[in-house]
Amino acid sequence: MAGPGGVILNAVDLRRLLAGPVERAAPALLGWDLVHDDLRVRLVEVEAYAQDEPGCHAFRGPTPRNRVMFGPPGFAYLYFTYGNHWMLNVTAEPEGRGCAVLLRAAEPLDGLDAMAERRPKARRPEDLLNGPGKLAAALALDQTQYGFDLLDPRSPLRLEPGEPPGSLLVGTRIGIAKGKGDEIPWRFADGGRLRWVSRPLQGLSPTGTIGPSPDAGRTGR
DNA sequence: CCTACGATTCACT
DNA sequence: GTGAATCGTAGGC
Repeated sequence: MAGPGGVILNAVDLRRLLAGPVERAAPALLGWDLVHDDLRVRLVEVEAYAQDEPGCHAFRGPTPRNRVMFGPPGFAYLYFTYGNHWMLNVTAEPEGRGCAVLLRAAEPLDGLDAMAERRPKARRPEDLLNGPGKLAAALALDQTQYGFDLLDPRSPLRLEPGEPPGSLLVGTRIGIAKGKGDEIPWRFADGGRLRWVSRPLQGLSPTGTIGPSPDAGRTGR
């Protein structure tokens, strides 16, 4: 059944979509569930990164850190930054192209107690997974899962079909330095689950509406 | 070898 | 809203 924001595909079709342009594949991940052992979350916010832009880790070619980005689509690219945080991406586009989708926020479904233990600073369920570093911490992700096939049903860390998004919201990506693609609208969120998003969305919706999203009560950046 | 900085989070004003 | 923390990575010399 298709919601206003799209449909949930099966794993084979998702892999096929991930092999296409990363900015088209990224929103298709919304509504998918990310499962790590007994933990389950539903993706509500993602960002696309393409090899050709200076803000992308793969911009200057393969390195030991980003090598999985140049492999086939649907695999886990994890990296460590700010001396503290791990970030999880899904590789995209065909082998040889260094592109990926950053998973920025999710709704917790199973294993809330275990996630809360890993996120002692979180006072509310909304604070468990509303940021890429938080998401990785709550799900106990680090270099261990680097290169895992996220579309392999046997993988301890994997994607599974969830529920289609209520609507698709689009905005500019967070934390991108000026001149490095900060104006590109490749941040995508499920308009039906704004409660779980990392920060309010102010950008365009694909329908052409301009302005704050319905749920955006807090101050934007 | 040395330096700059980051796809962030948190505490604090 | 502002700024510090913290360290691996990448680029330059």
